[in-house]
Amino acid sequence: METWAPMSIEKNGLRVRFAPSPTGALHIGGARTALYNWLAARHGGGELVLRIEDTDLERSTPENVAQILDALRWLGLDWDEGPISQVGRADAHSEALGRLIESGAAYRDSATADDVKAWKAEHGADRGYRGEPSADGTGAIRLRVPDEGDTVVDDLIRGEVRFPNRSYDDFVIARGDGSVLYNFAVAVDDADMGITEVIRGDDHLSNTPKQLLVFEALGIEPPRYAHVPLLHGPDGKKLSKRHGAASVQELRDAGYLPAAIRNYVALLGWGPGDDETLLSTEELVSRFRPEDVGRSSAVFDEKKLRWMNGRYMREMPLGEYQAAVREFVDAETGGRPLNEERFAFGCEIVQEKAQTLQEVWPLIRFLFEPPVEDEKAWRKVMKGQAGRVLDEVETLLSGIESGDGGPNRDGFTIGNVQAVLEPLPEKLEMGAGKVFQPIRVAITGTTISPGIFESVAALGREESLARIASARLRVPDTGEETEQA
RNA sequence: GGCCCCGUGGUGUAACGGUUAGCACGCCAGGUUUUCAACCUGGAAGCGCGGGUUCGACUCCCGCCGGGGCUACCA
Repeated sequence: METWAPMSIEKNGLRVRFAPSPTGALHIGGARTALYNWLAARHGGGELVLRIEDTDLERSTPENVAQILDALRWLGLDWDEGPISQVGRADAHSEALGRLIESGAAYRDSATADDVKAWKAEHGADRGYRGEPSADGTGAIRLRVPDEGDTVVDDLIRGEVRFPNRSYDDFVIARGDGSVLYNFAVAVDDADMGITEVIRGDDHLSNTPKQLLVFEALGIEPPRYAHVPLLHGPDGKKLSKRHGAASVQELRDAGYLPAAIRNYVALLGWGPGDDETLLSTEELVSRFRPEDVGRSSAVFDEKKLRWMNGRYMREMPLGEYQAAVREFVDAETGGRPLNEERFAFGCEIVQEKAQTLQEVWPLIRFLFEPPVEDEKAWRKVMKGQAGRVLDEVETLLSGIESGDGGPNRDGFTIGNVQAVLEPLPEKLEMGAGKVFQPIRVAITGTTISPGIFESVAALGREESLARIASARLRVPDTGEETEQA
């Protein structure tokens, strides 16, 4: 259960906010909005306020709140104030509401949804609903919207966007019971919290005039707005929970690194202006400006994230990388104890090729368990001269003087294994593939593995010899082709 | 339907009146005299359409088409 932080009402300097609605997990689009706010705050030496828009009692849950905060922390996006519950500000909202009713800017209207619909049918589709104060003082509370003029959003990204006032309803700002609605609560909160720039998704652009109208009714200077384009799924629709691995939690489980996600997501709709693609978080902070964000929507492309994640994995300090992999391996193995030396070495030999933390284990699993034999690989490789190759390999590896002190240790090092195996194709007058693939299959069970010298050295002398011998028994003698049943 | 936003290769972007339209991912082909998802090299692939403005338009204007958002007593 998260605890709510007290709110301050400072008003100096840049103040931005991230205001998620806890109706589900934080998805990649929300993460990007959070990142842009965070970057703007850090870049400008300002402050980031985290506010939870939980006024939708039906759909907001404490679990979702906890999950969102957890996702933000994991991403490395910290905030200076909050989390502040919007519901917790009910008093401030009622106070503002009272002022608007007092001044006549808002009124109670007993019209039902059907009444409004009927009114619109009568007055035309481009005409916003205009109500009447109810005689008995009941009904929802609506804000009066002028018929004339435009409300202009001076957007940092879009420029001036004009909305005709007459196209907006006298919209409901509070329910009949006095509980406030989104467009009202947001304006009151942004005002009270001294927010100077609102950086949020494009889906709020059409709502901004309503919020501006609230500011005007309240007599308060509104913040500046920057509406960033939405992220779309491959189907072209607004990215939502329905689109695959779209939540931060899922990306985490898939083995992506926070730094890579930050880099990738920042580039969705924004670029540093030159051809740089790999940008450290420090560079992101120093180069990001909300006004440089593009205007068109972008599609989340996991392939590119994978590539970028691989780049980050290769640049990680070895120990940090091993620790990160460990979590995934433990999840996979149920946390059973492993030969630590082998684990550390195994991680090392695949750091150059893995693109996510998740794919490390399948590559090094053979070091801890009997090889899971890939039947297809076996059939393809263990034929022809394979038996002869294994015989030779057995002799050569036996010849390496070594206690079996551990992976890559004593005489059984990558270098020594390579020294005896590398000349083998020439010696047998065979192609390298014909020689190394059978060894690989004997050692790892399949044709996809870390480098063969590394794999053998990691397994160690005794186990390598045992696997070679075991495989040899099942490989037909030289010359006998077996396209077995 | 109404109001609003957007439109450079499959994807993310750069160039913003004059360039062979650049970069990255992905894709394809080679290479890496050992696999591979890593790495290297090369290649295919783009200015939505139609009118203007201009000596000259991806870049400016208009129309169209296409995509998206909002239009709740949701956020």
